[in-house]
Amino acid sequence: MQRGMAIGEAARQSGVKVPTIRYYEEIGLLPSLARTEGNRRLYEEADLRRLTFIRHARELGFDLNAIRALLVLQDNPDQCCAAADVIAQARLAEVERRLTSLTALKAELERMITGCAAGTVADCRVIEILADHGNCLHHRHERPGKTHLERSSAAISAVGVVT
Amino acid sequence: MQRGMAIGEAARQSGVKVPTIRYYEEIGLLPSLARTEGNRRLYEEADLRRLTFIRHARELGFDLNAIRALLVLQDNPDQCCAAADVIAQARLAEVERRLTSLTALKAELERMITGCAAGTVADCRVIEILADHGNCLHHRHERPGKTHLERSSAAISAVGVVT
DNA sequence: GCTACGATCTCTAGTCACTAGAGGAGCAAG
DNA sequence: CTTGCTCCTCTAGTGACTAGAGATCGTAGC
Repeated sequence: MQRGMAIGEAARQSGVKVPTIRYYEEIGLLPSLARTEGNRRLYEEADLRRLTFIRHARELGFDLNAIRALLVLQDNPDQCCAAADVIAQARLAEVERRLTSLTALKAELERMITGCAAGTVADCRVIEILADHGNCLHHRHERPGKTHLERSSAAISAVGVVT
Repeated sequence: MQRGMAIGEAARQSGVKVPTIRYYEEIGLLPSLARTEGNRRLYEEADLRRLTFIRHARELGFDLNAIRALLVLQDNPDQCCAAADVIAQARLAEVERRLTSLTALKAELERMITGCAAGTVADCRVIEILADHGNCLHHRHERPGKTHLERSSAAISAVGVVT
């Protein structure tokens, strides 16, 4: 009964999968760990807490860079926590933006679907709306001018995909 | 003034970036195109329509596989459009799931942030909530049992990340 | 001690939907 | 002819993992 647990046990207790734990170590989110003589990783309580912290932050949608920053803060408890606040605020803003987009999307999808009379594709509202901008309520894309003379020099923005 | 336009013009008119257009061709979303003598791609109105269709579907969050299916349907207007309906319904369900998750997330983030008194990290609500499951209202993760005797054989689910 | 079996190790490659960049060729204007 | 733009192909990188190969470790049963 030596100190520390194996990676499988750490996975079970933290809820993070084994390959993901190794991945986190590889990219430096976890410190390099003690190993057994047989080269197996050994996890202590502190590592477990760190893993749980990461998992929780991931569930809230923080990306690994943000989490890296949050972990640095956690490691230095005397610092001012404004930085953590900034990160969380940014995340909240992002979530709010997503919510707005998704709400609009939902309306558009519902409009597509309720309009579909289950006939042939030729009459299908779903296909039709996708094909024809004129039918679309979507705010993001005004169709570029039809005349080739018009030199709309606006930067072509990346298609704003909302997953 | 030959028939068809160059890729840059197609990008401008469809709102899809040049490299993305080439990528779509590579993966077979666009048919292989006519070329000029100098090996440049030539785009016709039909290609433009197809590109716009794809862009619009992407904006609604359909993945490229779904779009591939939708394009096949569009190419066969005599078929029954039920398949299109199924795809759109699936997308709507996904959007609704996301909305639910994000709404919960928003509440949790707000709770974190309003609790933060801008002191040191040691007292920081943001860090604290991330570190300690006890403070978390989040539904998804019950902490696995603390005793090592407990053999919770439940599959370790992937961390459900909501972006 | 031997064997079987599971857990673990490293390493590579694949996912999705692009994006970035190198290095070269076509093409029109000055 | 040169300048400058667009276009070509090809490779590699992104984020956050996931999947799989092939080797090794550790332990339980015989």
